[in-house]
Amino acid sequence: MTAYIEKIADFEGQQVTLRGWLHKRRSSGKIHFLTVRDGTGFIQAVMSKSVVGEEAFHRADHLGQETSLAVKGTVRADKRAPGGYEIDVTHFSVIGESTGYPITNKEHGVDYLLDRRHLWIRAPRQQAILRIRHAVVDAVRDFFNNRNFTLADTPIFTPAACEGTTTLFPVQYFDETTAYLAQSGQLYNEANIMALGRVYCFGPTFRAEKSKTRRHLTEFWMVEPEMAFATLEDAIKLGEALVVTIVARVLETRRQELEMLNRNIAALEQVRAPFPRITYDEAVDLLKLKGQQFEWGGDFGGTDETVLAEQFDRPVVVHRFPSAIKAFYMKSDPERPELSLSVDFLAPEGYGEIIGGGERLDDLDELLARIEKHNLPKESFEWYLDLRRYGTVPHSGFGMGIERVLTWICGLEHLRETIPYPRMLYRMYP
RNA sequence: UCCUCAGUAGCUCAACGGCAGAGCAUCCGGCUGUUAACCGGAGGGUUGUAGGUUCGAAUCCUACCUGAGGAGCCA
Repeated sequence: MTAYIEKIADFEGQQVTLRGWLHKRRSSGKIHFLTVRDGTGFIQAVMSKSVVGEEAFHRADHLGQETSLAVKGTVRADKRAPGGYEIDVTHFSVIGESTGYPITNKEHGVDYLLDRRHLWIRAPRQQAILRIRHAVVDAVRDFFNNRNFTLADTPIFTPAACEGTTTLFPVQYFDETTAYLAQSGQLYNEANIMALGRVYCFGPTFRAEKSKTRRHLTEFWMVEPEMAFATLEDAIKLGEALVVTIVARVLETRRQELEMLNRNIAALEQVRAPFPRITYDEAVDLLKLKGQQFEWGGDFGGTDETVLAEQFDRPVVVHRFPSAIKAFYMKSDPERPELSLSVDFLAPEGYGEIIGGGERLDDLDELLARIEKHNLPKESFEWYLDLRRYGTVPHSGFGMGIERVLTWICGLEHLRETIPYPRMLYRMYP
C-alpha cells in the first residue's frame, strides 16, 4: 500500500510503502534513523540491523542527503516522534543516488542559498512558506469567485506605460515595435467592468525600478479587483473583507506551517473587521506626533509606513492622499479637490503597504486635462478615453501584492522567500 | 543611481601587521532511540581580482568585480 506522510495516521499498524527523499540520517551502529520527506511531510524511518539484515543495513550506511528512495515498513505511533508516527523499516530501495548535496542542515548565507534556489525550496521552512502561498492564492480566488467577480485576464505585453511614472521593461516585439511588460492590469480592468460589472485579474506584473530593498521584486504577483458603480468606500470594504478572509483561511488550513515559521499567531488572530481608518491629514499629524520629519504633501517612506502601522494591531487604512502623489486616473475628492479618493492599506508589524487603490476618474474632460498635465501621449489612451465617452460610470478598485501579504502573514524578514524563483535587481538565476 | 557593510577550506565563521585556524560537511573507525546525535582519526587553502606601502600583508592604502542592507520609487 503506497501512503503519503500527510495521511500517515490512517495507516497505523499497517504495512505501507513511502516514496520520497532522504532528509537526514543518523546512525548508532546497529540502528539507522532516516528522516524521509515525500512532499507532504516528514517522518522518521527506523532501520534495525536485526530486522533488515547485515547486507541491507550496510547499504544504508552511506545514503546521502536527498537520495530518492522507497521505504517499506509498519506505521507505529510514537510519542518521541515529532509528527507522532514512525515507520519500522523492513525493506528499502534507492531510486536515485545523491552525493555531496550542497544544502546541509546547517547554516548557509543568503547568496549561497539564492544561487541554489531550485534546491533550497526542498527545505522544510521553504516548503511551509510555499504551502502558505498556495493557501493565500486559493483564498483570493475563492473570495472573488464567491462574490460574483469574473476573472478577466489582462495582457502582459502592453503598448505603453499604464501609469507613466514607473519604469517598464521593454521587450522587442517582432521587427520594429517595442512592447512593455505590464506593471498593472488596471486600465484594462476598467474596460472589462464596463462589459462584466465586477472583475479581477491575477497575474505577474513587472517593475523595472532599481529598487534594492527587502520589499521589492522586479517580477511579482498582484490581484486587482475592479467594480462598476462603486465608490472609494466600496473599495475599502472589499479590501478589508479580502484581507480578513485570507488571514482566516491561512489560520484555518496552515496553522502548522505558521508554527514552524515561529509566527506570532495571536497577532494574526487580531486581524478582524473593521480595520482602523485614518485620513492622509491625520496620518501626517500622527507622524509628526511620533517625531518623524514629514511635510504635508509628500509620500510616505518605508520608515513612515512602519511608524504608522505600529500604532495599530491590524492593517490600517489610510485614505485621501494628495492628488499630486497619486496616479493620473485617481478621482478628486469633491469636498477637497487637492485630495484624491485613494486608499492604501498598511500591514501591521512594520510590513508596509499591501494594498493601493481608490475611485477612478470617470469624467471625460477631467481625464483629458489630467493626461495633458502629466504629459502623457493622448493617442495611446484613446481606448481608455472611450470608456468615458460611451456610458461612463463611477468605479473603483485596488491592487494587492501577493508577496507583500505573504511576507507579513509569514512574519519574514524579506519577501524573496515568498515566491519560488524571485526576480530581483541583481538576481535572475536559477 | 547614491550611501553603508561584507568577500579566508565545500558551508558558516575566527585570526585584524609576525607559523592560516575551528565547527559542520566529506572519508575511515566506534556506538541499538537518535532527532542541530555523539566519540576518535584523516584529507581539504593562489585569504574575490589587480596594483601599492612594509623586513614581513588575510590584516594597511587605491582601483575594480561580486553580493547584502538601506535611500529614492513602489505592491
